[in-house]
Amino acid sequence: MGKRARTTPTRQTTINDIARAAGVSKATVSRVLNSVETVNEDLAERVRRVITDLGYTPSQTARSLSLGVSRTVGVVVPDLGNPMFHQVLNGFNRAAANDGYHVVVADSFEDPERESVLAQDLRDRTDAVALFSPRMTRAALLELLPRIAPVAVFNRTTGKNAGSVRIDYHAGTIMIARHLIELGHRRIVFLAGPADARSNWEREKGLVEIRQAQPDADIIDVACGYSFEDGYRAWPAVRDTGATAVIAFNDVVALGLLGRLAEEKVSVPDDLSVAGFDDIPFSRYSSPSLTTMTARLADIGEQIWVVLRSEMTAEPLREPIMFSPGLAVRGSTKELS
Amino acid sequence: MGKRARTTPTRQTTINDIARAAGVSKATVSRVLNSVETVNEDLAERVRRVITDLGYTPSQTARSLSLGVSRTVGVVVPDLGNPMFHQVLNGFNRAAANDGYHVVVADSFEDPERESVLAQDLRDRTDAVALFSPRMTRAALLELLPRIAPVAVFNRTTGKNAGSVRIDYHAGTIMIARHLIELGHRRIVFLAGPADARSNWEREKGLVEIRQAQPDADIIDVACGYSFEDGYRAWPAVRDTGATAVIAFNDVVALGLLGRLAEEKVSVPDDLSVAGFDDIPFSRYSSPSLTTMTARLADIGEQIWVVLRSEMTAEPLREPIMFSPGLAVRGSTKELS
DNA sequence: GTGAAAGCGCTAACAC
DNA sequence: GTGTTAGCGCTTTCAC
Repeated sequence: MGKRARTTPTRQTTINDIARAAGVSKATVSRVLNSVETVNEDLAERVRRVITDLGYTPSQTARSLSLGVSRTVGVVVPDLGNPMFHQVLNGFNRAAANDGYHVVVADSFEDPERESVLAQDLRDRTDAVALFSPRMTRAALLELLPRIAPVAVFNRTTGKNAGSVRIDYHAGTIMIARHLIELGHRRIVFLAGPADARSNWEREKGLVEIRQAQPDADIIDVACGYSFEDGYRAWPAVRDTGATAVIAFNDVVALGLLGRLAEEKVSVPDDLSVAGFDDIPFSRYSSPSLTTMTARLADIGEQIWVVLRSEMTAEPLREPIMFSPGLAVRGSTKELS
Repeated sequence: MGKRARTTPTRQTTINDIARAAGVSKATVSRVLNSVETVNEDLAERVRRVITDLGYTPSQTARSLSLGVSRTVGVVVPDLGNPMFHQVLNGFNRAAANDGYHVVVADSFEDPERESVLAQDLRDRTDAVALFSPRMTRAALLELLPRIAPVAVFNRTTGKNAGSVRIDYHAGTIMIARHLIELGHRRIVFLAGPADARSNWEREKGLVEIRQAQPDADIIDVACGYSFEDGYRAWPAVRDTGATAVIAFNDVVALGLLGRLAEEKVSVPDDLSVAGFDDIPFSRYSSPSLTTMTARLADIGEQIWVVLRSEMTAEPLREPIMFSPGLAVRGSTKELS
């Protein structure tokens, strides 16, 4: 007797209380809750009354344990401060909610070590997880994937060990570079992102191709970063190159640079053309508006959800999904005068 | 015999598997997992080995049910597309993660009806919930609060029925208006937000005070909205008033207007001064940079977490926390010439 | 120090 | 159609 793990009850009202008050078994209450048709209508009505009278709502934790499913998924993001991820997350969340799923978000704060732990932890309390632009090594990723399946990955290749959705930064980079070259620019700076970031590496690869195809164009790498401040601070280095155009690692960096240029009385696009990546909402409204690689971020978020949902089925679609970027030519780029 | 609710197991490895493989009881495994000191070191080591060998991680769902606590909280947000909420959410998430809590977010898409349902649902699977700028009526809010406690509310009064954190938009509005009046402006447009939004109402109240204190200043209400597009489209209406300064409902609206003004060749701040609310990151980097009410959004998110955490204790701090805004005077406002 | 077993709040198979 | 009961995977009391 008296062998109980915990004395204090968790919830004030449980299915047992409802059953007792309605004078039925908890099985019947459960049936009513899940609208099983075979319940006698009078009984059902009585149970419903008691439920509303007592203001009862079932514990989703208990339900999850019993069902083996929580209708919740996790997302690991490297930097919740980046508007790009906000957009993708927004689309993902919207699509998930639409299918009756909840999403719990974990920020790894750009720490590759933390990603695996967070992913595992999330997986232990949800039905699946999505990894947004994981920073971990490929080896770590391939080791992690099978452990936390079902899983979908954004912006990394998975070798069909998981569903994946990617933005074709390689093609995007080429688009932007060609655009500037067509405008007559021959001395172009690339403000590079974090050296270890996969997506930066893809941009660099695109530039290598451009350099080969257009030997007369001089594309200069300048180490920069991914934040506003990084773009803001990059100006002196850019100026020293004597370039007439800049390709920034992303829109945030481009906008940071734009802010600095306004202070320095450097006219964009008259004195300098500037382009970015991602088409975050603000890029359309900056002055001048920003020429950028567009990527329909919310749609991508939605697509990641579709892939993740498919991972939760018997036969997931492992074919990598590649989003071809577009080019939004706006006010910040102009023909070389 | 054979009376089982579900045949297929949820997890591939459970605490039972570990116990069996290590030749101990699951109580011992549990002790090792939770680093209870009283376990024999040799046994503990054996258990640990089995755990890593089998790559076992405990089900957090089962753990939550048993403990009666999930170390997860929910947040209901009216619009995940608004950068303002991103900032607050970011601060909140950071602080929560720091205390070992997870956060699951639900977007109500500006639908007041949905807020209550989402809040209750979230509460049924977490330890507490935070309501960000709930749009529901006060009656609905007061009815909901006790049902979902522990709960914290952002930007609404709760009458001490829950912890609350607010931004003093009333004071902020007065600051901005005074700033413009001191610069000599006497004809000022207020681009109003959603009519039913509490925070818009507070701004209006501030303006009423200003109108009394400064009878010579003409402050004109122009219905607008809360989005980029709303600000962008507001230009004709603003022009028709002949105002020399604009107070936008928030930074997003202000930036939308700024974008339009650049297209229309209206010079800011020479022809028109513009100010906003919230100090979202982009406002610092727009051209011109935006004069705005600053609110340290990430700090506020952190504070909401502190309040929510206190709600989870025996004696919560119900004293409403009011954040006094500051004024960041930047490039978009200027003395009337 | 360790194990047996009750309990967290549900669901669903089975018996009646 | 309804109730009884085993079970989801953990934690913790109690007895040894």
